[in-house]
Amino acid sequence: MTIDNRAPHSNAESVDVARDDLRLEKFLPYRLSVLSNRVSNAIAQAYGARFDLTIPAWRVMAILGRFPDLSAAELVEQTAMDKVAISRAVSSLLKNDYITRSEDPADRRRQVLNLSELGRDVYERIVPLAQQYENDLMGSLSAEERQQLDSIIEKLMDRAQAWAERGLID
Amino acid sequence: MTIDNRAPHSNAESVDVARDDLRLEKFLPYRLSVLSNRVSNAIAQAYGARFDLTIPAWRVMAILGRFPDLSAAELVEQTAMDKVAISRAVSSLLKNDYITRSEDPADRRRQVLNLSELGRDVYERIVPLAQQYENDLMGSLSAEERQQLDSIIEKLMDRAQAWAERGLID
DNA sequence: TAACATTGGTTTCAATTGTAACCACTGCTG
DNA sequence: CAGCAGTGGTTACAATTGAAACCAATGTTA
Repeated sequence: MTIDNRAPHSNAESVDVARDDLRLEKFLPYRLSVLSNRVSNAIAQAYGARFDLTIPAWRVMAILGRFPDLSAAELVEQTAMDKVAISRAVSSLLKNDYITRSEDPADRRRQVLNLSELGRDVYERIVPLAQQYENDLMGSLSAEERQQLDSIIEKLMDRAQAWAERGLID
Repeated sequence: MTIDNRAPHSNAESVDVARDDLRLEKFLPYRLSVLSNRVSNAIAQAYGARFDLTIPAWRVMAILGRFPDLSAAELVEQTAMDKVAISRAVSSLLKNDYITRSEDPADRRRQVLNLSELGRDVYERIVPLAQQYENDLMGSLSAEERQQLDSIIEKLMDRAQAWAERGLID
């Protein structure tokens, strides 16, 4: 991977070592970030407008829709979201009556969360919406590409995960 | 562009409800977001610690390193970052003496930005660091996969871009 | 050339987010 | 069962971010 792409340099009879410039628009972390933001924002706007939901709140609902009777700590595990983010999402969902919270008599610190009736309604209306977006995205790929993407993401995720655990590179 | 892409319900036992649940961990927007955050944070931590740089500030430097004499507005174009984010990044970079700013005599609203000596030093130290991370990421993929990823991202980006322009789906 | 629209860039204010401290409860160890 | 470490969850506060208002310079139109 040899790239000699030097930018038009203003002054200087620069000896200009074939400087190893960074091409941001080809830099994977950058591209991922742009892509991810575009996608998430578009979708969030779609459901955020209709119902009153932030991204973290919707994530909590998405998990509770599939796995009832979770505690906040279990949500943390499932979503990889932060403790505090969960707490805030939960309290806003309670305000909306989208979820219910009940004490666990066996452990009075623990609170069991579930979608409420209303919450499940909303959930069931958002799911197809979300799937529509995903289908539209995926629709721009061939079946083969979809599968490739799936496995590629998996690999990248593992690698990035490793950074977080071991103290990064060197 | 209608696709009936029902989740493959690949798992066995769950007799349960045949509800059309959303499997967050398979949902592309979600995975992208997690991946992107992991990657960006790891890298940002690496250079943020050594030099005093935020992600947007580093992005500005990355662009200026390749394309001297840009104005803030041109940075906005190049990076797809927000106007305000650029303004703040620029002002923090000025504080660090990583960039210089000079008036354009032809248009006194416009300010021309460049890496300073110090800034270029830092830039040239960060570039290999960033590339090291990218190489490490890419190293988990085969050459073929890398190329696939490149083209896939391109396609997804276009699609997401389209959402932003036309008023989303339906 | 007086009015008005546009562009480049900054400031202000509110909302979102992250970090750390914090309470309440549990469970272990002596 | 007293003491104390660990857990579940919230609160407080600082830093980041985004939207909109804003100022100053330029361009355009009549």
